[in-house]
Amino acid sequence: MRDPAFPGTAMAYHPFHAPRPADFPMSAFLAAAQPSFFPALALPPAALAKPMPDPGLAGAAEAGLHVSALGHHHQAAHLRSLKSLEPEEEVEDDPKVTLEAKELWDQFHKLGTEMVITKSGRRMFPPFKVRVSGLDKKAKYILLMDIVAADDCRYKFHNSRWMVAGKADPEMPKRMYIHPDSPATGEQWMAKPVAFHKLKLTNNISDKHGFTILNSMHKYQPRFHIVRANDILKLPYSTFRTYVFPETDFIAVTAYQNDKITQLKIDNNPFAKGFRDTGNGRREKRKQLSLPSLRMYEEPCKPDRDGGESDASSCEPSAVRDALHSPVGALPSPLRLKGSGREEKLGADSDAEVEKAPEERPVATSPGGEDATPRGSPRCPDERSKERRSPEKAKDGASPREGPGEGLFGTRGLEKDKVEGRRKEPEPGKKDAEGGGLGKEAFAPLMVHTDSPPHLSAGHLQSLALSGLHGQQFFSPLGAGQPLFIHPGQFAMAPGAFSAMGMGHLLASVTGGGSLENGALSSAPGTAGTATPFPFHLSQHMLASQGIPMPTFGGLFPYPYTYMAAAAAAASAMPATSAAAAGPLSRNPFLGSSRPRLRFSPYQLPVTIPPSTNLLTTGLPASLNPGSEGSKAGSSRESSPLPDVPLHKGGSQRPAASPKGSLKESLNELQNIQRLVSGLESQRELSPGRESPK
Amino acid sequence: MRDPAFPGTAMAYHPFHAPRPADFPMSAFLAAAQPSFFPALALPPAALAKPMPDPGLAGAAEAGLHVSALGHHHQAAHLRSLKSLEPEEEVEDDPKVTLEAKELWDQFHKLGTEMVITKSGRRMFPPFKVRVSGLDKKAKYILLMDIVAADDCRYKFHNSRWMVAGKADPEMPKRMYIHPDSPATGEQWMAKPVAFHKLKLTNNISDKHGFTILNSMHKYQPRFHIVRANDILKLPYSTFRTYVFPETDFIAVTAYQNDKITQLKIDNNPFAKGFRDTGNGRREKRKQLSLPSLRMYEEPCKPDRDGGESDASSCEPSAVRDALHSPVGALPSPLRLKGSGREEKLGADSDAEVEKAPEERPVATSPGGEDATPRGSPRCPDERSKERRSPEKAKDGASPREGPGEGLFGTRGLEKDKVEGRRKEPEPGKKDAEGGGLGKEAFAPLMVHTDSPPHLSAGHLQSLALSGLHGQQFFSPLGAGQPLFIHPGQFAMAPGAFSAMGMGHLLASVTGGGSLENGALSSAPGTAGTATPFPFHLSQHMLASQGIPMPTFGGLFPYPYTYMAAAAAAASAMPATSAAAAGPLSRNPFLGSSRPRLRFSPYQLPVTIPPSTNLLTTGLPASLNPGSEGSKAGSSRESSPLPDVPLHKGGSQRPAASPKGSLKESLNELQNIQRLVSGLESQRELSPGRESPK
DNA sequence: ACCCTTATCACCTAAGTGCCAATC
DNA sequence: CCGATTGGCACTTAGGTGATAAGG
Repeated sequence: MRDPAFPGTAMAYHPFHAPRPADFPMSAFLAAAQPSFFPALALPPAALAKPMPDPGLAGAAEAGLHVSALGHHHQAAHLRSLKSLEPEEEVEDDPKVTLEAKELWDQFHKLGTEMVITKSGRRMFPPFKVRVSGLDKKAKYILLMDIVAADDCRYKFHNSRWMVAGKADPEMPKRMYIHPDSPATGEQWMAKPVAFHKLKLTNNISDKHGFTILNSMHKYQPRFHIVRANDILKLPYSTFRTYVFPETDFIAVTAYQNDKITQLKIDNNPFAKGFRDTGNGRREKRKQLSLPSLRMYEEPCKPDRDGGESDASSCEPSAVRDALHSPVGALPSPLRLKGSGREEKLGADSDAEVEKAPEERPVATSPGGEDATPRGSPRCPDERSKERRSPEKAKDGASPREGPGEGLFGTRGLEKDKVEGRRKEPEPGKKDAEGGGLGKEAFAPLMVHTDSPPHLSAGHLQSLALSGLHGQQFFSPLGAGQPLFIHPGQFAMAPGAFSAMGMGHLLASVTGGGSLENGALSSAPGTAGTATPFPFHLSQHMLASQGIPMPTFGGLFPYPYTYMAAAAAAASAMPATSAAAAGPLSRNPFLGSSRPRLRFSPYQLPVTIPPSTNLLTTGLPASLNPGSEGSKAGSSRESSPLPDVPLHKGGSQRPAASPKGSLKESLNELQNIQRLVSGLESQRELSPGRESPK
Repeated sequence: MRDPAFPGTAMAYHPFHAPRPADFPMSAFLAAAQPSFFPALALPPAALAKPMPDPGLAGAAEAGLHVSALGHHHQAAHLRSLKSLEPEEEVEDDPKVTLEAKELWDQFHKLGTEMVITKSGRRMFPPFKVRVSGLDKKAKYILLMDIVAADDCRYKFHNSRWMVAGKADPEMPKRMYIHPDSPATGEQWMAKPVAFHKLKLTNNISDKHGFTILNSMHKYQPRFHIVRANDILKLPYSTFRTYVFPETDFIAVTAYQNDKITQLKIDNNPFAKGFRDTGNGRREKRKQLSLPSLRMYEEPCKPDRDGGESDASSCEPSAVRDALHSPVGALPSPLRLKGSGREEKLGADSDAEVEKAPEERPVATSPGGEDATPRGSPRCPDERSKERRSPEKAKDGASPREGPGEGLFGTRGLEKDKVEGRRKEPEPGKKDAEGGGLGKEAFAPLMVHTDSPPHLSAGHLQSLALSGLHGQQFFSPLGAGQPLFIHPGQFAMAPGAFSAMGMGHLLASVTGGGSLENGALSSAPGTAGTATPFPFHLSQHMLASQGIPMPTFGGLFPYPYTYMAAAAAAASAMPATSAAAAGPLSRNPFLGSSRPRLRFSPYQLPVTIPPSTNLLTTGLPASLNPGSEGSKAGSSRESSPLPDVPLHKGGSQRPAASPKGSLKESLNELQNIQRLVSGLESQRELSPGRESPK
């Protein structure tokens, strides 16, 4: 919808023949990037809509099996996976993604979703689960998800509402969580909802399990990605189709702030059943704490579960549950006053892609009551925000958001690329329960898809290249049936330029011990437009400051440091818009031969190829991280959840887990630079145990 | 030790240049095969000790990444995985494998280990866990395990001892369980013990979870395999190094027969803690049932755990536990009278490799007291055994075993290939607690390794080729962090010939629903030497009778049925010894170009290439089986254990789960044929949920 | 009767949850 | 003193164990 030239169907942008900037206007690329990266958004990506088969790839064999002599089509489809490097010329897909349990998410969203983060790692509660359709049945896909900062604000829950409490703290590198079933055929993925419950959140910056490290009291936005690739090794060369569900954003907390959220969790999370007011007598404390005042609407108690004897608080729970099960879900959202952020100021830094954002997406409902939580805007008021916003403590959506851009990138700028009708609840006028001020656009019912060409956001690109920096010990020692993590290293650069090159990027195995943590810092998506050159050496420094090992360039991909540095330098010199023009190259430095060919194109100099063997072959399953830890008799593969994780073992430059405080400080320096680049998220690695819990 | 010409170090036999029989005397191949396949055992495998690089493979790329232009060695090592087809010329490994918790295993072994099998699947209790060393740190390996019949006898527990109760029932196809972390680097594997606790045993012939189906009251031998391969797709072309730990053999039961075993389980399995006589008052029933009489030795009670107030039975438990933790382990094994089987009759069918067996390995201690459990012999007395043995009800080891051959294959014939000193307890004269008659050789302390060239046993070969028969729906829909299964189809043929070709072979994904169950029947390792031609069409029929779908030749590998049939016919015409000579070809029909090249050598006709895409690409993670089931809203990936498994969904010829009885009968027919081939085990597929238990 | 199998059960481990008091 | 964080707690789900009784 946003851009008519932008086919709603996700026509993958294929990074073939990189040296053909003309074919890759970058529009697609930028679409999914930060708000500030949308200047070229209007460019017709049609040129790239159809993947171009790479003539030089036909003969390559995958996994040692080669069947080039066969005819294609049905048989070919089945054999597709056999041909590793063969371009998916014939693959025709148009992925549709819907969020599972949308109703429940909406319930939380209306109240301002909170996710507890703990040292030991915490799952997300409304489980992030999506249903995918429209994939090529036989083609292989890798599905991933990550969680990025939604803005650059720090929040505090005051007077029963969330308020901005200053500028965001530096973000730790974010991990790209590869669904453990990856790669799998479209048919397999579409068979049933794809869940990401194994992804855990933590506030432990020294986490060695591969969990996603978040800052407490900061807002985050989960993202889902679809990549058509039959091997994880190809991720760096592949097209990412990103989908963002605004209703899944949340504020990370170490302890629940909003009692209503707590109640919602208790009422819907089976593991918290013990805290439900089932009338069995136990658990009554929290019950009435603050709910009476906070709960706005009185829903007819539905004693459908746990008997019926429920007190005031028990009523809501059942309602919530119903919402989860009912097709329409969402009763007139309880206590959801006008959100803030409605009056986004499109001015200044948000480039040129903002115009629609305000319309399409109601800037996310504000968390607290009707408070002014900068949901939809990526940028936060910094410290000044406090001044400006402090007054709005009352309850109107007042001066909610100054951030003109959308959320990280999907939250705002991309949302229309593909608006899939959610199952229901699409009624735009769905009460005013939503964000008051933002009520204008049907917020919840609209699903934002950052797929189509735009998927190659800066953040993505980051995670596509530079992996060469890592590579050493991607796989953690624990490896039992766990997912992989990609660590798109963060490299602050000229907006879009360097970052677009895909610097930084880590693939880590499932289990804990992964060591290789590369990529640089995470990015604060909010600010953009301000091009701040970010010399490569700086990024290296950043990595080091984070305790992220800078392998002797033992990354996965044959991407020489030197090249990247040069590119970065060049990119840094380019204006934001020019960065877009440099698209093809920026996007993926490996595009030289277009496919993962490895025919050593100019961009694929075999120089300084990293030693890491981990990511190579198959990928996922091979997620054991021996390195440090040595042979710990205690835990054995397949039974170790992820306790004994060496992290950083192999990396020589790894300063050892840096203390939280100091690290934060060092990160702060870069934070500023990163903010300017927007959309850049760094990644880490490691991973939880692959197999079963024990 | 067995054969001086046989390097103890596992020099992998590389199936390169198949058409060079001279280089592959088959000796190595047969070493790991059935006892009856050892005629050529003495042949010096030295010729193949060093893997030969395949000149035609250097240019192939793996997983789309190719870095042939780089120098090798350290850097090369790291990049090795990048070169998919590149031969591991430079890989120098000498795998050493030790069984974890050997002391505990010994405790059980002395009593006659029993493993409960249930419809829903049961884990093995002494967990099968091994510690691996000597691997190439950077090379990638796939680790597997399977459980094969130890002999062809049926047992019964009578008068507190195990006795042969006739000929074995037909075996269901056995699954090759691929460790879920596969493939992983040697470094990763060596980092910590490799556990296989996810492998479950069942007696449900219709199992759709991919569990290993065993016959109750039959004896089995777990085996461990190391394959240097960076992709599961290469398994068929790779060298298997097999390790057998005689002390891990067991008799499958639906209910424990020997109370001492029960007690040992209770005392050591944390999940059975509730049944321990902790003096807390509860659980006292079983306590004295039959233990007083059965338990021979009185061990000084060690009230170290669970307080000290233990009754007679509680004493032993603690002792057992100690054994598990103590380095030396094993106190003078309690109540372990002379075993039987000592007097193996090397005559008749056991070819020419038996001479040493009796020396090295004490024919496994007999299960019951000093009873005559045919531990070490693969063959059982058939029905006649009953007559012969019925009198021995008393308690002497009397007419224990008539089986001359070794256990399946590792139990006897291969044991010396590599005798690794176990951690301790190597004292040969370790009391007579062991099997009485067998006491001669130090049984327990010797670890049998069927590695070295011999690993390519008939059973293995089976699982290496014919995979083309399957392929359709290898991966199950559930796919969460689960292991893969290889189903080496069973094809009774001339001893070694057809079977050696590697017919039948299935790779299944983790989760339940996998459908493709191919391969034929399982093999009864015992009997051999008698060459019984097994027309391919027969095997097909078998498959069908088992409810195993015969995909429209939609297997994984380009191996036309016709070819196989022809080869089978040819092979069947060959004498056992000649089969050995045909080695290179028999071993792996795909050897044409030696490596997984797929350059369509004469043996790799691209004809009738199967459509299955599942196994292709990466392998493990992509273990979702969409096909049937459609999109079941209920279970979602990553959270579905393996309940809703479609099994056979795609396969059109799948007769639907055949009733236990009828199936058995049909299998019986083939059983006879299979017995003659020995060492052949068929495989199935499917798999449990990959990720968490959820 | 005997032998074996099956389903159910109580009891246990492992791990996800919010609560709460203590701590920073 | 407050805000945020932490660790222990009780409670939950999920699933592994052998016991037991019933069934074949």
